[in-house]
Amino acid sequence: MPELPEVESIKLQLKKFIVGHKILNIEIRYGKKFEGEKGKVEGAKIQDVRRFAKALVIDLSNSYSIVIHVKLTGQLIYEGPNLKKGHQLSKKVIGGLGGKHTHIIFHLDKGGKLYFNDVRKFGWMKVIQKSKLKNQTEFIGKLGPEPLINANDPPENPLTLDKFREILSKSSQAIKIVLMDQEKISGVGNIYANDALWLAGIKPVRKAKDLREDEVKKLFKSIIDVLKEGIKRGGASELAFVTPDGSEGKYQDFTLVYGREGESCKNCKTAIRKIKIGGRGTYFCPNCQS
DNA sequence: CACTTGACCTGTCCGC
DNA sequence: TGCGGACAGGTCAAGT
Repeated sequence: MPELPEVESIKLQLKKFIVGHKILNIEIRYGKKFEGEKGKVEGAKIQDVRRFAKALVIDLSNSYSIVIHVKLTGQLIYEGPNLKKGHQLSKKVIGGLGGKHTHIIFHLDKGGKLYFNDVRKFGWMKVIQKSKLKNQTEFIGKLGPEPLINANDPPENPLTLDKFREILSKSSQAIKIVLMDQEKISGVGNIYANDALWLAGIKPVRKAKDLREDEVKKLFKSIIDVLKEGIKRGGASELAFVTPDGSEGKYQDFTLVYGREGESCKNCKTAIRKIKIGGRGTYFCPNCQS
């Protein structure tokens, strides 16, 4: 689930829902993946929600922030006065709110709540000092440049064509591995890596440094195009992704090659093949991608 | 150092 | 139906 477009979709809704709320207390039911002292943030007001690649940061009115990574199956669901009436929780909110898979609940003022559900328990959150956010030891400090998908809200370290070219030229790994390496390029995961490579007509196993200049340019544009399309569709909800109002995204119905083994290529009708690269499912058209 | 494999967890799906 | 195995969008640690 959460790659850049999914986390962006979460961020946009969280900004609408939780900014302005005060955190009364944090109820931790499964604490293994909660780091730091919750006491540092209880009583503080939520000022902003930011995204660094696939990580979320909730900034508070004191000197602390909460960093959240939802990994594969984490869900952040809001309940409270800022919701529109009549919304419905998707069935993908597994176990419902407050059920078996709810591990953390933020109790907010004005009757608001923010639930953290996570079936596989891979997701984490930590309370850290704002000033340490970009510390090299933190997850965020190690992230590589991030594709620019909204000029009005640029990342702190945007990926430019020049940086992209340089990153690729220094790696003899398969291009798909490089696209998914968060320390090289951040925000792209398996779905969008597969789709961007198809859109650019490049085989996922090609060595990054062997791409020609025209391919580098095309891939750079394709990455941005697929990420934007993902955001436009509200993210991909194949597994467990839902936004904080409990609704699903639609990108899974619009993937270019991801999850389409055996189906005909949208471009040439050849059957899409699935292989493994770096242990991850990789989909491509053997005819269009070279 | 680069690269691969396994671990973290649980649920679902597929084949027998 | 039941059961075992493979697999799932992300990262991290350990091994080769």
